[in-house]
Amino acid sequence: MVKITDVARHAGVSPSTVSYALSGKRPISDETRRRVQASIRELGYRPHAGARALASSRSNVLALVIPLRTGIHVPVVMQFAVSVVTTARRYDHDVLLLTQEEGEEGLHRVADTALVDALIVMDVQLHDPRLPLLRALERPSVLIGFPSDATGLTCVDLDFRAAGELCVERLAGLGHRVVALVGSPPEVYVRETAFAQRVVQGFTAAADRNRMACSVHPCEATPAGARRVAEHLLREQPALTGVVVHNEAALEPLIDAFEHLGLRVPTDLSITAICPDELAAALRVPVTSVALPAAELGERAAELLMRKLGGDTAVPEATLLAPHLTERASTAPREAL
Amino acid sequence: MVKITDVARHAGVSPSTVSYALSGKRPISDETRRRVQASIRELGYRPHAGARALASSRSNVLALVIPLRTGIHVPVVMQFAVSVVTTARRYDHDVLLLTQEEGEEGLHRVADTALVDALIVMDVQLHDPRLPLLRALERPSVLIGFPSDATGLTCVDLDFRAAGELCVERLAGLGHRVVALVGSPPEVYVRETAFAQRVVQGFTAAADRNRMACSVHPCEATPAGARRVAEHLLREQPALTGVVVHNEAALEPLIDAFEHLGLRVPTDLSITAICPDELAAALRVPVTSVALPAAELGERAAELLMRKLGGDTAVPEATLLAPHLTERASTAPREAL
DNA sequence: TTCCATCGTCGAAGCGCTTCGACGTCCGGC
DNA sequence: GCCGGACGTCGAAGCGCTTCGACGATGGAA
Repeated sequence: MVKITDVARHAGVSPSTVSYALSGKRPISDETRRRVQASIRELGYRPHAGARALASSRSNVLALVIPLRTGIHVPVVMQFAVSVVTTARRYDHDVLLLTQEEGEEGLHRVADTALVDALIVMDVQLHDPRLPLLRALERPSVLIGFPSDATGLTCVDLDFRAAGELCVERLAGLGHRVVALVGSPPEVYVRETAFAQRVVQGFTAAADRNRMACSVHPCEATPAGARRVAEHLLREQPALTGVVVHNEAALEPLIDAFEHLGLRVPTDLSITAICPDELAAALRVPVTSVALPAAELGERAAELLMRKLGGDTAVPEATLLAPHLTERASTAPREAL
Repeated sequence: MVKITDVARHAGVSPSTVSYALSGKRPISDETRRRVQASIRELGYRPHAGARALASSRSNVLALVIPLRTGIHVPVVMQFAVSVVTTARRYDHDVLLLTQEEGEEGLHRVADTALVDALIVMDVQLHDPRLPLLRALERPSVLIGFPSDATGLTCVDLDFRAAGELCVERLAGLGHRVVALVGSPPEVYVRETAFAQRVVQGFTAAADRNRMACSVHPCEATPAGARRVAEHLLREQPALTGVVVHNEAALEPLIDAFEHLGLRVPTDLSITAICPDELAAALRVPVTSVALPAAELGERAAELLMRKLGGDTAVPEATLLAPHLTERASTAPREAL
């Protein structure tokens, strides 16, 4: 293994000069820097990560905690993870993957051993047990999702409340008067996952504001679950003409189920969804949707973390991405009666 | 931060004794060990990862390179990643996430800086440009998938060739004489992704052996792509009664398309697939399938790597998991003519 | 009883890097 | 012409841990 002293000898300077030439933390003459860089290339030098971490108390690694639980759409998690990794790399950092399963002990472990410099936590619940820990930790963190009490924490998310509202407002603008929300699987609500609850709030508030009749229906992420909800809706709300879907996996089966039951989309039923754009656009009936910008969220989270690591104390505590609705083929004005 | 000297002082022993009590690399009396452990708990000591890595030249971190490219089913990648992380944790290791995008330079970086002790590489192609690098690297690695020439490498995968054969044999056993393979998207074959090619080989070999008429059709991972293939098959192979699907995303749309075209599954058309069991079982028509054991592959890969790290020189170079077919509702005997 | 091996512990020497203080040099301002 | 500061570099001191050699004590074999 070639080390910094080898480079120093080869370039005819001291090890500290090599270090400064690399880090830029002190001025080094162009001439010297060039010699050092040439030696580095020639010898194939790579600084030892452990030694660097020990001396500088920076590992240049971020922890990313990903959810495993049911009811969470996997491709979204993956998009998010990839975007965190890509962004971290732009700042010369790597990403350590932790599973939710490891729990608070896992966070403690990687933080206390200085394995990572900072943490990103996904799938935050309203009353997440990890919050006190994250507040107390000496290392910065960013949460994806907003807990009930976010003081002292940095959070990033799509504004799900506004997303729910936007879907309803769109349907209201098209003249629909009776709407339903087909939401995430029941366990997601039981766990008080923040984003799911916020959609419900936004949905309900906008429906009330527009004096629309509305109802909320958790839905299993399976074709059978979607069919069940569709049948239930037809039975209980025959006047229904607008549906908001916040459940990636149920979206397509739900449309199928409605059509099997004799409802044409969008002729008889308008549908809006909150889901990744790629999904909405690829369906048999492209669905009008509010995008779930997983990649952007990941990038934002990583960037906020880098700012915090850089000592920036003016990092915003809350970053809510405004929802953006794309019109597609699943919505139409309500037919005049 | 509490360090090993603090623990040593508190327990009334030397730092090296604490280290040995922790690692077990030298005998320590029960009495002393207990005192040390009590001090560790009381002080909340956690060894500094960087210091440990520097002194021991072991970081206790594995690199996992995940594919980003189109045509790869995301949930499978995720399952795999989670299973690697979980298994690694059992051996007190963590997992660093790299994207394919980083390429060979990324592998070099994490290996040469000693950021990781070993690597797991997914989505291996027949002539993967990373192979020479992996062979030359001083750190052990395990590949998921078999390249064309696997000498000097440790590889793990489902036996896709046998899986393709098994699907055909099953159809043959049911009396089908004309079969088609609906495969991965074209770009997957263009890249020479190993597993896709192997399925084709197995499929073709088994069909030939059984004197069946057969054809192979790459298929986009979209509903539209699936419809196109279904229509094409009906037009070009009207006698078709058996289909093997090796394309997770196209599976459901393909069945829909066949049924829209007037073919009942399994009455008119038997379908077998190679895909994760959860997917096959959850479809409207549960599909007879060869399981894609992502979790088991991840576990195997991680375990092989731990053995190599442990100095085991008798680690098998090739681990091919035997395919396992589960009968479901999508297959039936060919109707007598 | 003697000898040697093993057990249990200690001290010291690094592992490869960063960083701090120091020092000589050069330059501009007065 | 002198002084102060910036520039460019060096040497040395760690960062917190593991590991090697050493050493006294203990015990079984001869």
